[in-house]
Amino acid sequence: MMPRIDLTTIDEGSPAERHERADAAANRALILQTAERLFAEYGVANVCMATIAEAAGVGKGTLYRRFASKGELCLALMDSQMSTFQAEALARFRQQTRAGASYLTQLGDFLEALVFFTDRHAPLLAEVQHGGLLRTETPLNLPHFWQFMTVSALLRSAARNGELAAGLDIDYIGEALLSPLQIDIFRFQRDGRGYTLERIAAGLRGLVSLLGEHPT
Amino acid sequence: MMPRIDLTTIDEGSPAERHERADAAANRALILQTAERLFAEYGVANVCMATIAEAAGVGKGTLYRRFASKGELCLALMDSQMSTFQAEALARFRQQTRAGASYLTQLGDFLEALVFFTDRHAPLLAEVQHGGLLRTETPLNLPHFWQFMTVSALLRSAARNGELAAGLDIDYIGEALLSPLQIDIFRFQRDGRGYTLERIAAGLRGLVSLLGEHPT
DNA sequence: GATATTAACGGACTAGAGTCCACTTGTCAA
DNA sequence: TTGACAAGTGGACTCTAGTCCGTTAATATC
Repeated sequence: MMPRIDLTTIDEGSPAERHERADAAANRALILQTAERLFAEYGVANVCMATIAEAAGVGKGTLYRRFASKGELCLALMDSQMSTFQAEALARFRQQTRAGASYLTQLGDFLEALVFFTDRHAPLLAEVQHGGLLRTETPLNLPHFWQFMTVSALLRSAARNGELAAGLDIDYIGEALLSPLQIDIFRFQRDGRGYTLERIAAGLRGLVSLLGEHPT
Repeated sequence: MMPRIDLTTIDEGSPAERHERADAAANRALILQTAERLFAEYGVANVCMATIAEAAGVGKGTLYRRFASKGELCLALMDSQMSTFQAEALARFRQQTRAGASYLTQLGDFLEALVFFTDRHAPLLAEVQHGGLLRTETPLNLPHFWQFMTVSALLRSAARNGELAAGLDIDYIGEALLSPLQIDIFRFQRDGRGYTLERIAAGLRGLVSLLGEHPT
């Protein structure tokens, strides 16, 4: 249903699988470790790239060779947790489908899980999304990409299964359901409006439930 | 229903209405004119504050005294058009209510108008929103503020009028309906996905119509 | 083991947003 | 008219993201 996306191989899918030089790989690991430590100590937004480079004992050029922007660095730091999240979501879908749950129910559950994921990784996601959704040549939009693919696939399954009201623009609705999880809006709702995660999740579920077929 | 917000008086609501010094007022006008000209010629994103200051023949300090950020400058440039948009929306609401249109219909119309407004002012809005929704002490969130007030008021009227399905979180839905109009998402849909304005407007209308009461 | 190739490296550099502060000037009250 | 002072002014300064390019060194081949 949803393609598994492995961030670590997205760039280097070339024929001969040319491997990274040993020193480069060591630096990559060093940089990631260093960034993680500094981010944990001072907060993602308060640590600048020059500081990371210095703390890791490499030049800025090296840092930027490994990670084309602060956003990509942050994305790399979330990589394993994104993979885990994806894998768990897939497992849940299979299990729920087997148990006969409707696709709309699965969509609601997925969005709820995404609310908590977004909350946990808000600082990193903020940097990732500052890189912009639009720049399709970078991997920065990968989170949104697979989120959309997932939501879209569930909506299509729901439609095929006769769960959806007629006349809906499924692609548009996929985007619309995900919009409130864009980090700026999410943070505004959470910190500005003071909405709890539960309220946000319930709100999204409410929208999903409206998509169900109604005997008008 | 919706408070009319006048950006020009938002800062100086103090008792004695202390007036701006003449030279300062002249500079404000000069800066606005200059910025408008440069933005038109080179594009909002390609003109930096230092250039505006230089072209206007003032120092950067002066520029930043008048407008605390590039976003505020952009907001000031949209001021009159925002007021016009608001006034027209209000007039339309009155007329539609008189003609017996449902509040949900009015909400759909309002969102459609907002799609076109957002499209027309996308470059300026991008700068405004980069200032951040969260910083409530600046006027940068005014556009979202009045948009939300309007949507929220319409939803409440609809609820009072028995047009809404039961059990909805009206405030949350207000935010959710506006999220796809956040500039990053809007641009992604328009430029990245290639959705037409008509499709976006129709998508939003579709969501609004789902809010209607269903005989489940 | 020597050598050529090519990636990796580092840090000076650019660019743009926003801050600071010493200096100037319009305004108002006496 | 004048003088005090709040308001206004200019531009050097800081901070951060991201780029460039001359130098260095790991690897692969002979």
